[in-house]
Amino acid sequence: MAGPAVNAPDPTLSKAQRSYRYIRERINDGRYVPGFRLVLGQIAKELDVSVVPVREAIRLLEAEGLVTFERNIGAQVAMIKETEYLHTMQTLSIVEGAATAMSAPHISADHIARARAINERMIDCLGDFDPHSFTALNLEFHSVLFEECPNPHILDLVHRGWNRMNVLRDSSFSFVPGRARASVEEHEELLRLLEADAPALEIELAARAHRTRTLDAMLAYQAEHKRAAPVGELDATSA
Amino acid sequence: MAGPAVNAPDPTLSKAQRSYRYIRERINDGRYVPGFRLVLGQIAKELDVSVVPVREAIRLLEAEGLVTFERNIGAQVAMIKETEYLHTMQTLSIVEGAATAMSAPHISADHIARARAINERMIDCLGDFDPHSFTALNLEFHSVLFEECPNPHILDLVHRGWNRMNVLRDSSFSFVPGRARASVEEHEELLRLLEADAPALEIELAARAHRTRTLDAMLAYQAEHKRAAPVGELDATSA
DNA sequence: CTATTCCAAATGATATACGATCTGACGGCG
DNA sequence: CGCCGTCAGATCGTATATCATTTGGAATAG
Repeated sequence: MAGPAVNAPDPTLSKAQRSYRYIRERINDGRYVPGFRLVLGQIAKELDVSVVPVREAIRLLEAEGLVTFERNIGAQVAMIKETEYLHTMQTLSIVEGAATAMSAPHISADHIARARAINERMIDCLGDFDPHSFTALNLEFHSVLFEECPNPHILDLVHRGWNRMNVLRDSSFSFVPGRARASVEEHEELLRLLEADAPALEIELAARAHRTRTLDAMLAYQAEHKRAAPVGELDATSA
Repeated sequence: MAGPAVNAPDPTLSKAQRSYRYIRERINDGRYVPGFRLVLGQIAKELDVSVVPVREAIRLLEAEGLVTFERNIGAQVAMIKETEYLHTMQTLSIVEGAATAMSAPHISADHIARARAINERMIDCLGDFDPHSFTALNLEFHSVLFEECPNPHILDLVHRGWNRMNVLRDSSFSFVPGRARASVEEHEELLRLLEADAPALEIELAARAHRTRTLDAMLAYQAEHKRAAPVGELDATSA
């Protein structure tokens, strides 16, 4: 009787698209963990649709690498192997670096200020031991820098990479103790380069290294603590 | 009665996958030109399947950016705008550059020799005015360099970029007179860098520049000849 | 007790049928 | 003459039904 439900889905959205968002949301927020079986009929019932649109949604998620789907076997949230994960990270470092460099000439003082404010809040999270907010803010920080990216195509690759990384955020090898503090410092360094209108290549390599160092730290951490229970301190977040 | 048909599709392939390949093949070889309407029922009849798998195939092609699909309107081969095309090229230059640099440490003398042989044949094509073979060999050349790429994820991005480029190979702004000869010279230069075990960054930037120069040449050509009928000489091929 | 075979339930894959929406043409009205 | 409403055809979107495959366990033989 009253207004529409708070989270009422856009009625102009097709059922296939609704299914897509439904599943994707659950993968992103961790309700569907890697290995979780996505049964067509079951999800269809949950959404009160038939299996056809659900199937379409799952196929698209498969194309993004978030889901694996085998003929006559079924679909499950991707259980990304460590090497695959590292490959994704490596690719992401390259793509993000380039996207940052492309965006650099279009970044205003306002963008810098907003990004810096976010980075300050990340420092707060460090003190409060709040890895969840830290990770969210980290994405926000980079999103601000990408707002004016002139090349939507490369931004799309960035987002795909983020999604793929996100599938595994609970997995042991996506955490790197001791990186969070270094991360915020690198953010500040990056902002200084942007403010100083540094050469594009310099910015690109700095942004790339920002993620590469996380990757390296992960590898080193893996080598030392083979399957040791992670963490205790914050820092339990990729950056 | 005799052996299986020459191009008999793998019977273990699902009908959805068959449809996917069917359509994609036609987009890639130009039988379906940009703007060509893909009517579900029609393609379903051609393949003797129902519309459901065809629909699935088209959705996947849409996700790859090869097809556009509008609700209740239909699908058509993507008519990629010039700016989109340039964005794809720009992204591709970055991704290819990185993939080349990653592959460099794993490239053997044999790979170099094979790549060089292909490049020689490209020179022949230059003399024979054979743009079609030239383009095909160009892909082969780079494929050889990517054979040992340790990161399949970034290779996937390369292939997606190539496919997207390929959709438009007949479109006026994908041709750049005067580039073919420079292209084979840059190939040779790249091979020399690889033979000399040049630093990764140097190789990356050289490979990136190889495509970027084509991009720049395209832009310059566009600026001069606004919509003039292209070509006459070979060179009518991206490199 | 173990290995093997076979069957039934679960699940995916696809065909068919129906409903919804868009497009373009036709004809009346201003 | 041009604008607008209506209608028919085309096409997509989805539900339902049916077929095919897999899987796990029960029954049976060794």
